Amino acid sequence: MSDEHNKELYDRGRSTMYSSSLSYDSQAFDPSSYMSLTEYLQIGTMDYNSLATSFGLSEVLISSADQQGNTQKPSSGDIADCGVAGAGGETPLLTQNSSLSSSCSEPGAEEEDSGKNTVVDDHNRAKGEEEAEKSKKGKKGKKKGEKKEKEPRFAFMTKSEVDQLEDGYRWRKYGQKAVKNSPYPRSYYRCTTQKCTVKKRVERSFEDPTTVITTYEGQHNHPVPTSLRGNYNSAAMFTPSSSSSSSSTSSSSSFLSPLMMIPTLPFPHHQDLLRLHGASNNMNNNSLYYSHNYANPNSVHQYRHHNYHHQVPLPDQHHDNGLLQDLIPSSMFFKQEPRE
DNA sequence: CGGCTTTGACCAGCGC
DNA sequence: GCGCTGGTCAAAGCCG
Repeated sequence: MSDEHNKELYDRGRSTMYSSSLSYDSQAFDPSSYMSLTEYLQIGTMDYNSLATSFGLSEVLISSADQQGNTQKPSSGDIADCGVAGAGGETPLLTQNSSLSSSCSEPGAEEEDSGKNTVVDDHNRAKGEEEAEKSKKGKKGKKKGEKKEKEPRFAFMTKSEVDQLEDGYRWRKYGQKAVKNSPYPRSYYRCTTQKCTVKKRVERSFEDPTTVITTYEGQHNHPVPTSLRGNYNSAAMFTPSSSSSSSSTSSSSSFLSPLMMIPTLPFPHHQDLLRLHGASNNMNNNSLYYSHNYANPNSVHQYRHHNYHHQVPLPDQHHDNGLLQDLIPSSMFFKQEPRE
């Protein structure tokens, strides 16, 4: 997809998005570059519950709190091109053709949609081979010009004082790098389970230091470790009242929208609350933004649920002072019509 | 002692 | 080609 097209989508998104004080207005949506969690789940080898548990959500997410003063251009090859890095101020989303160093809008994007399954199959098949090859040859063994295998990527932002958020899996830190234009370093983690190639990156947004940006890459090929899973305490989950007070600590005006219960979530420790506090509407994609809270009462996840337009009309009449004053039926989650 | 973190070095990709 | 940046490696150190 061309940069021009992305720009167009970006502008379109800006002009139509309702924004809370968390500033969702800068998010560009290129639906063809992203995949829903549902799609993501379908292509993976892991079971639905474990992945969903790992990611702690119902849908992909996010936005970075883009401050309008941010005029920095994401560096070339930066993950910010995919909108994940806070420094880029773009929309971190689950991308199908994401890679460590290539832009989400690279020409290879023609693989998506029609060729989706094929691409994924090739990807899954090649993954094991690649890993074996990598361990044999080491990082220097890769042929020049050989493109790195692209892993599905998935990111979300969390209001949290702690960087490492409990997601049910065990992680080993393998690197830390300073992030350009940010005082906060980015940490790199690998899943400690043998033969599991899932990685995650954790960084704090320099625009909003109270926000942690977590990016997952790859899919777990094993269940959530039982011992960790048991750590989740549903009794500690939010109640509407507690949620209202705690979530307002860092951005009180951002979470004034009504709460909604999501009783249909297949993972018990996430059966708490979602708050709708933003939406976008453009030709290709309608999106709603939610805050989600679990495990850590001081954290608020922001989720993006897109392509719901076949089920739920965008509640554009409910825009009120930057906040949507509407409840979205929880049943819309996990319901998705195929795009096109 | 095993598992984990820290951290400097190295490499690849990209833009200029 | 060069410089910048992100991502990864791996040795050293820490900790329970």
